[in-house]
Amino acid sequence: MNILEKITNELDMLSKSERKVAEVILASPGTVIHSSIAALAKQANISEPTVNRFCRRLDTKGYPDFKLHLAQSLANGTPYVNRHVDENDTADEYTSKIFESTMASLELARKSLDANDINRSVDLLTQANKISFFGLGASAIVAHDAQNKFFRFNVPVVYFDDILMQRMSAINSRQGDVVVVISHTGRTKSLVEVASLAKENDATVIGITTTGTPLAKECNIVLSVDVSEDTDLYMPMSSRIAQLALIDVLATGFTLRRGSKFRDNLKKVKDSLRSSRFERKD
Amino acid sequence: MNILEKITNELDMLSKSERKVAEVILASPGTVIHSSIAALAKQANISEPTVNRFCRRLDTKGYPDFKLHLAQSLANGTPYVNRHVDENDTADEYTSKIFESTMASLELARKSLDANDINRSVDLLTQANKISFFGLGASAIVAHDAQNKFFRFNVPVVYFDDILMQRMSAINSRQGDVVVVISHTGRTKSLVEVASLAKENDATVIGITTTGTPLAKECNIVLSVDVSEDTDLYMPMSSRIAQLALIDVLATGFTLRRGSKFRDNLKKVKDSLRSSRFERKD
DNA sequence: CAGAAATAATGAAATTTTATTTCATAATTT
DNA sequence: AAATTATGAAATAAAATTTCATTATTTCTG
Repeated sequence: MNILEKITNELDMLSKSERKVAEVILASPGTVIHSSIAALAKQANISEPTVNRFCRRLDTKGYPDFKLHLAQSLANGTPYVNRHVDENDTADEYTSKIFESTMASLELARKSLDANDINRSVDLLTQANKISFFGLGASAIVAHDAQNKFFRFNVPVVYFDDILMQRMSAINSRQGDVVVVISHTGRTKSLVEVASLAKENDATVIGITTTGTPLAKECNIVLSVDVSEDTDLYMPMSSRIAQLALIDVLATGFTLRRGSKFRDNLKKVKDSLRSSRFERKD
Repeated sequence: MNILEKITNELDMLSKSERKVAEVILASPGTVIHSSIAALAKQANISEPTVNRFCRRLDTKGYPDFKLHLAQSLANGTPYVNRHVDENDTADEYTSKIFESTMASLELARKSLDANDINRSVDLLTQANKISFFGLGASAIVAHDAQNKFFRFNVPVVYFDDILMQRMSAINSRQGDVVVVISHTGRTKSLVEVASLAKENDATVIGITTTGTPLAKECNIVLSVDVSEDTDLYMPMSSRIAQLALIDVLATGFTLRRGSKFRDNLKKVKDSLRSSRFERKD
């Protein structure tokens, strides 16, 4: 844990003099990492041994070790956190906040994913007769993107962002087909129905959704992408980006499973675009 | 700059003995931050003053100060770097690599963006009579997503991922219309043509692309999203995610510009979905 | 509730550890 | 061979830690 947070947490477990030290440190941690124990003691109006005891109470070996921890906490000042956009933010501010929140969500999403489930999903996808990606709203974009990736693999792949097409397609599915259903909330009724229809028709259903939702219950495998709710502006933001990163993971897993020869093929697909582009000069 | 990089850079400016110190440090920086100057000297088979001189050559005040710098470099171990997926990676490994690379790209993209250009783009978008988003391939998804966000603002917005529709739409555009053209490479001929057609017809053209590309030259404003090339698997990966984050930024800027009353409206749009979803129990 | 006893907190001084400086010598370059 | 640079042993200085006596605080007792 970040040592600055730790100091804040343990503030009331400290003695009077130790708290003085804590306050001086919290007031300007940046200065402290360049101070000797004597200088800090003087600043806080207490003795050197007190500083030393303070350091030990925070589970560090002593003052120099404490400074090391402090320096680490200060580096990159708590990397990425979900900071909310404020009414009066400048363009620079809200840009930074959004990018940072996005990164924080990706961090979170990665933690919620289970490598085993990914492995099993990749297994199923590589063996599938047909792959379908279904999503609605923002998740439709993710399904669309998945199609854009998987069609390169030369496997039958479809994507639908239309409820009726999804239903019809689900009813038509059979053993050996894989249906990937994407929904952040996992509560969209028609999608849950589609998942259950596909399952009834013997398709394997992979859900890209939040843990414990109605959709998750209908799936054979759940790839849980838990990100903090996108409450800021009532629009899906981080959730779809985390889902897209997961699509990248699945696509990558797919190509790795297929071996190096297969990857040459991907290069050909890409190279086929060359004539439609302006040449690079470099 | 990161002190570890600095050591690597200055390696050939160091004397023989100092280089020994450098090598020991680079081999296991994590151990060094818990070693005394004596311990490190012994490990490198040189004397203590040499370590001290080494520290000063790297512009630190002395050994303790050097350790502080080292500790900061080690904090969050060079946060996110673009690590390439390897043939033999386990699911866990490639998942982590992809998420980290994505985060690294977002970091890069944020740095390449100019707050002024974002501000001007938001200005233009809020004042537009009509907004069009054009993209092809992976960028089509981004355009699709942009439509999904901007239609909530109750402004005329279209998205096309079809060359002909894009051309027709571009030719139909007029003063006051904003056309957003999205392309990572910025070299897709038909899109560059669409941009120039739109410009000829007095629309304002905003390009979401890489700096200095043919597309960039056709645009009134370029929002430069420079990410490291997605060379890994010949598929667009990080680029489209950075573009999506930028769409979030533009959408957010839009809502902020419109004020708080407008945001209540967004909530209504979201609430309209309620009946199509299963209730949450909590 | 006063006052004694026990406990905990604190800092002065001594000690120990760690880092730095000085300077003589060795290695390298000119 | 002379000049320059690099290096480490020893001395010194600085910083951190330990010890221990003193002071403050709490708890107990009549």
